[in-house]
Amino acid sequence: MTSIGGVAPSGSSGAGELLRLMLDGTPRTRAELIKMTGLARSTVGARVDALLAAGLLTTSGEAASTGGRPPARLAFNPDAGVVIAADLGATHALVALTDLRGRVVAEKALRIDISAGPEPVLDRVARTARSLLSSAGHGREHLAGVGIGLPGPVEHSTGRPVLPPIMPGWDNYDVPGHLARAVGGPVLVDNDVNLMALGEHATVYPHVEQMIFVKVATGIGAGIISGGRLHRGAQGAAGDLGHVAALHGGDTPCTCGNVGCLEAVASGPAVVRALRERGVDAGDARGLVRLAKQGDLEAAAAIREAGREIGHVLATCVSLFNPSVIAVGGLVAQAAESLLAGIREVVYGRSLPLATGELQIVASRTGGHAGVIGAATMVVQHVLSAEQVEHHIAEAAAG
Amino acid sequence: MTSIGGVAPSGSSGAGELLRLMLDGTPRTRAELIKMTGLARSTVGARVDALLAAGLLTTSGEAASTGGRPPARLAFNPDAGVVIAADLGATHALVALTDLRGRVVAEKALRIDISAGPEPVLDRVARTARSLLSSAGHGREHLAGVGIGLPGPVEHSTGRPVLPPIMPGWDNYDVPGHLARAVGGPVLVDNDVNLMALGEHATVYPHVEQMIFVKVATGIGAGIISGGRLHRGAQGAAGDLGHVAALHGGDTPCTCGNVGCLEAVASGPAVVRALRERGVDAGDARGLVRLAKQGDLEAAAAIREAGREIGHVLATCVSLFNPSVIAVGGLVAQAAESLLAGIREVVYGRSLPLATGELQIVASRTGGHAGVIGAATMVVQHVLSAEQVEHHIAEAAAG
DNA sequence: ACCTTTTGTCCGGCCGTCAAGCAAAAGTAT
DNA sequence: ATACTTTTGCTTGACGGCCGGACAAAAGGT
Repeated sequence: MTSIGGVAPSGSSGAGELLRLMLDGTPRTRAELIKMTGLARSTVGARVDALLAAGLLTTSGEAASTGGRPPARLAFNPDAGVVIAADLGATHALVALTDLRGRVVAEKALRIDISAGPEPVLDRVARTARSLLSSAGHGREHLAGVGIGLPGPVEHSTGRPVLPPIMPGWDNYDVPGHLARAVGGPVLVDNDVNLMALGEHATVYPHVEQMIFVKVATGIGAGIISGGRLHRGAQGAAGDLGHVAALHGGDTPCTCGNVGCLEAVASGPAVVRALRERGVDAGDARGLVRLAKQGDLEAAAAIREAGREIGHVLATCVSLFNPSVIAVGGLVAQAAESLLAGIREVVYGRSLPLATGELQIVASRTGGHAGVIGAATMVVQHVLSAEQVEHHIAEAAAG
Repeated sequence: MTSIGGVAPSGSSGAGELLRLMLDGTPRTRAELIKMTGLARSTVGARVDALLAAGLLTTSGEAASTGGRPPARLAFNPDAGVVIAADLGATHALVALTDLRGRVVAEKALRIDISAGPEPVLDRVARTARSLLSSAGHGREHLAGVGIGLPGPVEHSTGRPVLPPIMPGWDNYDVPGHLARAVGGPVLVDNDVNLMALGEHATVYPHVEQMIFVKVATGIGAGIISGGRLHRGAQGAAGDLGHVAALHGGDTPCTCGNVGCLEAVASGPAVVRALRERGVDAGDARGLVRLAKQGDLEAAAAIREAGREIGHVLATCVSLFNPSVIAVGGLVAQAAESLLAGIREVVYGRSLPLATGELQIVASRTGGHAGVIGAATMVVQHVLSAEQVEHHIAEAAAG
């Protein structure tokens, strides 16, 4: 620190840890914070002041008085900044503006062609992001960061895709560099399914330590939360369930070149194909879901059968990983009853009681927004980490 | 702290973090520690003094002089205390005395009957532990702690077994309480396979972040290291691969009551049974390994076939988890060539290149001692955690 | 004998925290 | 209206950890 002389009264450091306690969104009084942290009253007061000055905390009404002056409630201020979150698929992209809680404020869906390569795609995402920012009246100074999910393996530490099978031209491309120039802020990148897991965990199951998020759409993938943190694996390739051998995979050819993969028998297109062989033309995966929701028995049965295939693989995952929650999302999971029925049938029948005793198998509650919420969550967790908050406060005090 | 007045010069706190740097066993000079930590020379000096006084560091010779006084090398002192480590199986137990590096100093194998219930078994373990301690000339004051591995699921935070299938009478028994009274020290308990994973990781692959240890013996189980830390799962039931459905499990009955489990076709007893059907009587798993080591082709083929079955399950695990290392241990893994060949054949053939690109599938290097080494590692990691070390130093300074 | 480098020792100062006290604010109880 | 309670803001002295510098001793090279 340049020895400017400390305009801040004292105690700006350590404020980040205090803020962490407030990130659950629950308003608390100063007295409650003193009890929770064990810090002295003066210390808590100073830190609260710093966070209030930085805009990260706000006073939100008063609590009930117990005879004297009513205590002031302090709450995390999710409007201290905004986040650009993007979820890219093979043909569609969703770009959203969120607050610091990860709540979507505004969004725009794009049709893209991921195989056109990184520059044109990222440029369109960046233009959309800038327009979302300006429409909402936010300048760059409000932008806390940019998070983006890509449909392939990503080395999270560098933000570069690693040998992505469906993203020609993206291998090892410097995604953060491009977006930082075009939009601004710190840019974080990860695999889309990882982000769905992160978003579902942060918003719906914040206290669950072990969970698996399964995406069933054009592909099949999983995001893993181990010990409350995202498990990315050694090469960022964890959760790639799509090309595991399915129990009844036989020699059904898969896009990966192998045969019998789970994706070849239980993905959206695979179910559509199976249905067509039975004489029902659903068109595409969207049509399949529509049919199932309309009560078409053939479609429901086909989806349930896909659920069973996925269930066989998940049964192994449950035994290996012992999660408390399996959340199922992705386009096909919009026909949740059938898919979940198939999955539950096999998982509960095939795993040991100890592992399934407290296991919940549920549909994703973040719906189609899981990806962008996860991307926003990733950015928020980074920006609101203790160190980042201290930096922010120190700069605010200096400037 | 009682305001005695601080006999220690200053800087006793924070010494734990400095010790952590030394736990890799590499000797370092004070100058190197200053560079690594970024602390002031006076601070490092004070902390080193505290650790030397506590016996946790020792001077180990001098480094080469660069013209002036040669720098003194400081090294972690693994003889600052001893650990009792025990690995209990269904019929055998190994009790060991180790140093703070987890190296076995003395050990004793016992024949036990785990189904006799916790009291008689733990009493024998405790007697053996006390005799190992006294034979080595150590009193209770040298005992840093006790670590014990049990062949079933354990709630690690309480040290109590949870519905163990093969340990009648042990459910929810207070193992740490019993051993603390009978032997002393802090007592830590975990599943035996978890401890093998911990031991293999700490001693052979300390810098690997993601790995799986697979034990193939009477049962089949896995211990998982995620992000450098043991993944125990929601109910402490993670890694239970034994009762996953095997690809060619058919309706082979399993001890768990289900059919087609991996354990029913690829465990030691299962291979012995398969071999007997081919007219070769190996006796038990030990005999099987002996045959295979003598070059018996039938035995080798049967073990390799078991390896393939295990490989099919591990292929799913690799896709889900993306580890850098799979270490295979347990009795059957003593016929490592055949077992590994079968596992590798399937895993490398069945997983995506990205996940297998840097994946090593190797035999355990800790051999039959994996369990006790892991138990010792667990105790050492607890006792030498930053907080514990600070406590230790504070008490030493006070007394 | 002189130089270099490492180490031990000491001390003043900075910074974050604590504990305590006082005063103001904003309610409740009488 | 008055007294009491409780919360909060503000200040101050004290303490402990760490920094950075100064000095001397130790131990080896030139």
